[in-house]
Amino acid sequence: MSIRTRVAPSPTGDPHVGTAYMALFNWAFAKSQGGEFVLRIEDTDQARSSEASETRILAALNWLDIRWDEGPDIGGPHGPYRQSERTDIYRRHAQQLIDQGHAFHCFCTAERLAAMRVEQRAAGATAGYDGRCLNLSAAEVSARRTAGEPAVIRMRVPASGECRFHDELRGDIAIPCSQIDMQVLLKADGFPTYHLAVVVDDHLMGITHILRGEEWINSTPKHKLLFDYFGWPMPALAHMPLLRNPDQSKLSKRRNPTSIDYFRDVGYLPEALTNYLALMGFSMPDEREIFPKAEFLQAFSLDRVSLGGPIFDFEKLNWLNGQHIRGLDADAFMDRLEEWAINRQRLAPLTPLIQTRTERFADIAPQVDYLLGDRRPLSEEDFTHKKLSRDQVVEALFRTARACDAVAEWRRDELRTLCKANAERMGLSLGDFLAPVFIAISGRAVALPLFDSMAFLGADITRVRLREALDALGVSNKQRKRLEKLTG
RNA sequence: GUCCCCUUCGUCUAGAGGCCUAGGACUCCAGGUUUUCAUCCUGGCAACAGGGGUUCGACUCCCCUAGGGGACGCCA
Repeated sequence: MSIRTRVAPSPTGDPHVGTAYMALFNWAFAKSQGGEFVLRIEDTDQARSSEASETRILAALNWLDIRWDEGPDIGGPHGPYRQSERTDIYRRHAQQLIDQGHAFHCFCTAERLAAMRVEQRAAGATAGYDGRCLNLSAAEVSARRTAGEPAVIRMRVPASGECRFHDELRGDIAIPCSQIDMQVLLKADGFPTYHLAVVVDDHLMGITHILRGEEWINSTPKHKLLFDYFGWPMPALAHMPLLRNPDQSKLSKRRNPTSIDYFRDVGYLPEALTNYLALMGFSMPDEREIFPKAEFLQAFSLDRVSLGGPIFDFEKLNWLNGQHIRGLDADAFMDRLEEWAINRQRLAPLTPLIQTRTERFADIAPQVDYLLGDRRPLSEEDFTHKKLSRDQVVEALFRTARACDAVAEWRRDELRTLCKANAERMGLSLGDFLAPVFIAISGRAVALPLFDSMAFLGADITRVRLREALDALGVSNKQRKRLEKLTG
């Protein structure tokens, strides 16, 4: 039987470098053995999923030249590949579990469940559904449902014993059933949760091997149970290590740039990024570190995967990127530079901003230096302001950073709205509030319009620059905590 | 708090019981090439978390401890 793997991103934000990481390894594993690699979109979260995000994820993976054999854009024999288009399938399967006594309807409200969790947490136990609706009579269930009471479907879980499964990388893992929650499978809105959808789809799409992040180990028992309930064979599992921040926590946008678009925008080569990602937890048999994707594929093997969570190291990535850039011949170098920024698509959003400020083309480069390149390094003195105190400067920067995390869609007007609200909360005019932000983003007091600049730079670069500004000011932990409290 | 995973230089890693005086790479330092800078070359600093076993022999196998991480949502 042919090997089939998949990557299954959720289109709920920027294309994450962790998605690229898992895609790369799944791709390499399948392709190294003549198998197929599938892209599936897990858009079952109605509130957070967006088409725009899906488009960007596909574009980002294409940019990295990680190609799939089946997916929402190109179809395939096991489609549709977008979970929002498969809801009938999940509903049928959830019903099947009900019919077979492996699942039950639950009418508990979100409020009750939240209160229950608080209580359980306080008592020091593993939080989990307490089973109130576990044994409702069929008559009661149907009466309440016909009365229009919202209900979810939960899976049943053995009360005792343990769940065992095999991990290709870690050996056998056993987790006590007491740790397995009676997971919601079908939400009140009729959409499946991840756990139902992933099991049903992996089976229906013929996935033979699941390479996924370590964060999923603890939910594997749920999946195993579901596979058993359905009478399906469980795919082979390999839980990869998680990419980490320098403080060893799971890589997060709060602390590091994580968007694939960030890496593109600041001028990393896609082949350098995939090369670097391949080095995270994998090593070549001959310990070579600079290699193209094709050779990674050829050499790939699960027993060359290491399990310690690798810290994402920009310095090494920079070195590697330099190696790839210097390896280009002059023509390729110019092509790649052109592809990066000196083209209409990239310059288009800048044009309305710079044209009115230009008398000679020579005026342009100095105006856009901080947009196409790094802005200059900052020091504390850069932030002295005639009206704002140091604390106010810090607070304004901090609030802006927080706003960046909160922004739903990274657009100029949305950013302005958020900043305006924060300025008001501080009792400052928008101009005064923005002064330090201007410096943080552009490194200058006079620059192109701020929100256009932020929009152009993107969330990650903006966040990085705000963080650097806060660092330059030497914000103490105490002050940071106070601000975190202040801004919720 | 409960459960699960992990643990070699600051970082990424090699290492499948003797090849280990623990190797490579990034960073850093020193020197060389370069009119400068960068590249490039040469050299250097730097690690098996701790404690018990098993074994003739443990970085490698087992146990305990410690440390780190993750999960505990009608998010994925």
